[in-house]
Amino acid sequence: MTELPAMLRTQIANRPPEHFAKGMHLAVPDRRESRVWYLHDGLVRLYSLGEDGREHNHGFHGAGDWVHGRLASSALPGCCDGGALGVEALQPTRAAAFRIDELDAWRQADPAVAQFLLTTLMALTAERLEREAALLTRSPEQRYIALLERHPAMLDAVPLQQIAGWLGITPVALSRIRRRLRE
Amino acid sequence: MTELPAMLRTQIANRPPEHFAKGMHLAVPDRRESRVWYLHDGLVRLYSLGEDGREHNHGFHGAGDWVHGRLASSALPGCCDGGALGVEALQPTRAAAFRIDELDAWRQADPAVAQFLLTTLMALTAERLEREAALLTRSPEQRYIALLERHPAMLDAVPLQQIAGWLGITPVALSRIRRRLRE
DNA sequence: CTTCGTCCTTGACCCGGGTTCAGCGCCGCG
DNA sequence: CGCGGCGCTGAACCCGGGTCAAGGACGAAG
Repeated sequence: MTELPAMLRTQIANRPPEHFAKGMHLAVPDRRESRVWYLHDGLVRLYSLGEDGREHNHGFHGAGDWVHGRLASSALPGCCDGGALGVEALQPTRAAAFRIDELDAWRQADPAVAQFLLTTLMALTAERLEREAALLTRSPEQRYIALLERHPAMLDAVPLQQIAGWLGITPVALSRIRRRLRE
Repeated sequence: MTELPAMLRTQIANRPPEHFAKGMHLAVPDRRESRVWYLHDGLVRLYSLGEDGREHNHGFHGAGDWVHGRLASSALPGCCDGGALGVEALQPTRAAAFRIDELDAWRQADPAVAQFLLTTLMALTAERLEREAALLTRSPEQRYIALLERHPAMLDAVPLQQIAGWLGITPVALSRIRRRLRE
C-alpha cells in the first residue's frame, strides 16, 4: 500500500482507540453507516447478509488496515446502495473510528490525503476485481488451496466456518475439501 | 452517477472518437495497459482470462460509461497487479481514449475532476462488491432472473454465451436454466 | 466428574452445473 | 443450390456442493 500521510498519522495518534472483544461488532450492515475504522491491531471480518439471512464473508483485515462498512457515496449522499457490510471482531481488536465527512474535509485540505485516498480506493477496487475473477473462474477447492498458500496464518486465526463463508461454501463442504487434500 | 465536470466534457468533445466494429478489441488483458476509454455509443464487454485460458465476463458497458482495463495503480506504478481486463466490442462502438497520466494531471488541476474521479471509483467499488455478494449468495438461476429484471434489453444485444460467461456458467447450463424457466 | 455448547467431522442422499456428443436452425458463401 | 460454420438446444453421465442428521473433540461452567 501507500505510506500514510502525515496528517492522517497525527489524527490517528490523537484519537483514542476503542476496544472490541471477540464477537463484538464494529458495525452492522446498514446503508447509513458513515464511519471508517482504522485498525491498530486485532482481526476483523467483513460480512454481508443475503436476503435468505445467511452471512457471507468478503474479507478479513488486521493491523494497519482501513475498514469501511459503507463503501459508496462519501460525497454522494443519494448514490446507489451498493454494499452494506458488517464488521465483526474475530480477535480482540483496537480500532479508531473516523466519520466520512472528516476524511472528506482532510482530503480537500491536503493533497497528500487526496492522493492516499484515491490510491487506496484503486487498490480496493483491484482487490475486489481479483476476488470476483477467482469466484468466477476457480472452484472452491482451488480457492482454498490459494488461501493456504497466500495466508497460511489465517487458518489458526479464523474458525473454519468463517473461512467457508469466505469461500462461498458451507462448513460441511470445506471439511470434505480438507479431507480430500489430506489424501 | 455524477455529472461530468466541464473540463472533462470539453476534453471529450475535442478528442475524435475511434470506431470499433463488432468483435474488435479496445484493449487486451495486459497489466501495462494505461488507457481509459470514454464510450460515445455502442456496447462492450469487460473480460478476464483465467489461467485455464477461458474467458469470463465482468460486465457490460455502453454509451456514457468509462471503461478501464487496468483498474489499479494510476498513480502507484509498482502496486499490486490486480485485474487486467480485456475490452471487446459486442456492437459497433465509438470510443475516445485517454491516458491515465492525462486524467491524473486534470485531477490535480481541477477539484471538480478530483471529486468526480473519487465518486466514480467509489461507485465502481460498490458495484464490484454487490456483484461479489451476488456470486457468493445467489445461484446462477437467481442471478439470471435478476439480470432479466434489471437489464431485459441485454438479452437481444448480447449473445447468450457472453451472458453465460458473465453468470459464471457454461452456455449449456444457461440453456437448461432458460428451459426450466419456460416451464 | 458431569454437563452443556461450540466447532469440526462424517455419512447418506439429492440436485444442479460440467462435460461430451449429437442435432438443428440460421446465415454467408462458393 | 449445397455446403460449412456458428449459436443454441437436447440427452446422458459424472462429480461436487447442499442438506439433514448423527457423532466426536474440546473447553467452560456447574
